[in-house]
Amino acid sequence: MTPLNDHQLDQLRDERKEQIKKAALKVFACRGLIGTKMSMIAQEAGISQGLSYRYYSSKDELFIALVQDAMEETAKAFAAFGLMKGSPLEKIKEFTINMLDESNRHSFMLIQQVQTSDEVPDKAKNIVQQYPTSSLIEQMTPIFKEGQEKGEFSKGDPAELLMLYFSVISGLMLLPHGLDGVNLIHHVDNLMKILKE
Amino acid sequence: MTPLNDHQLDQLRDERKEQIKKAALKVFACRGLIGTKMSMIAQEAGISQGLSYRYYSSKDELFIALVQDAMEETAKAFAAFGLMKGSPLEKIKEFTINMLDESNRHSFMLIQQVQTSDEVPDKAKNIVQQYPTSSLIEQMTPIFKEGQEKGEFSKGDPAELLMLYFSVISGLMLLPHGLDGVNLIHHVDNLMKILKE
DNA sequence: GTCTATAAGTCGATAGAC
DNA sequence: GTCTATCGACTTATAGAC
Repeated sequence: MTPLNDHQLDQLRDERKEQIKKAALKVFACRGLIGTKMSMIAQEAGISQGLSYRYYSSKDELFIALVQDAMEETAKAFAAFGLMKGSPLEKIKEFTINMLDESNRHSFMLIQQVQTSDEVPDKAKNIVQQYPTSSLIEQMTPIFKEGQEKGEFSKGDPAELLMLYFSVISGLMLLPHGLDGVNLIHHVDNLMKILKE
Repeated sequence: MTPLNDHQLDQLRDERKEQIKKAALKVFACRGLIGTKMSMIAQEAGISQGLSYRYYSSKDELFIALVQDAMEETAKAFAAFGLMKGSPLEKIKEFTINMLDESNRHSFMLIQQVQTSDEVPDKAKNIVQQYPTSSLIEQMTPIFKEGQEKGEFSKGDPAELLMLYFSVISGLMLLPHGLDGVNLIHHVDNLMKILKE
């Protein structure tokens, strides 16, 4: 067996860090920062409780790293929205399906916790505040206006329509998956009726 | 000052218990069972931490009492639905506004916690299971069928339409109030478009 | 690198003063 | 009836064996 060089060791370490983050996101998203014990994350990742601290120096640090990742993912999802093809309705539909996907849902639940709980580290709050929800949402305004001009969407203040749409999507994202086994993706067409006249 | 008789003393005690429950519902709903410290409830109720235990012998007992109340309230809200006046659409609209009311939202968030967390007392789980969500929801089926027959609602499996409606409402109920200041009540008419053709 | 054992701190619950 | 002080259990984070 050839000994591993520094680069390979670093890579191995990064892989383990990713393994811990993946386990932690699942548990933090469902149970919150305080409701999650380091032992739960360790168990989910298949390692001992003490070992976690060789990769993240504290529970808070791990939580903050996850929040950072989640915000970057979310910002990317909104940015990608501007580049989508098709009619306004088709764009919103694709965006909606993307948002309701499981991995996005966990990230979103984490961010929601940071925004609503006052027991998360200040550093986590600061990260989330760097990407104001309003500016994220406002990236969608042009598509809504276009949808109204083309007669695909109902008339009225586009900001209000956008806000209602976003509230509904946010609510669905917070729903524990499989509430009574509804396949939400299957119903996206029905959901889109909120936007139409 | 006339000394109070037994009945009056009991009544005073009950009032204090209600005061504690009201404070506890607010905190439990937002932070969950584990995320809530008895000291938070005591502070919200304006009493000392130790005094809470003169009225509820444990944090779990207090939580269970709240779950019991919440389930009874919820069951009542669904039962009242059958007695409402007006067209199917008007009934659903009234029901929706009722559900999105703050006091109902907190009860619903509590029940959702019992259903999704596995760290709540068994007794709480048992109470919630006594009122199966499915049977609660199914009380609305006749109205949906009627709405479809009258052409007010979109065609297709009424159970699926009902499920979509209920998922959306559930999601909105779980939303921390005032997410970016949307007045949801004001948008109920738009929401109802999900049901229409 | 990974685990087990333990020290320090936190919170639920109780005891005892007023 | 209410509060303050404290005990015991549990959790985070570290120390030390392998």
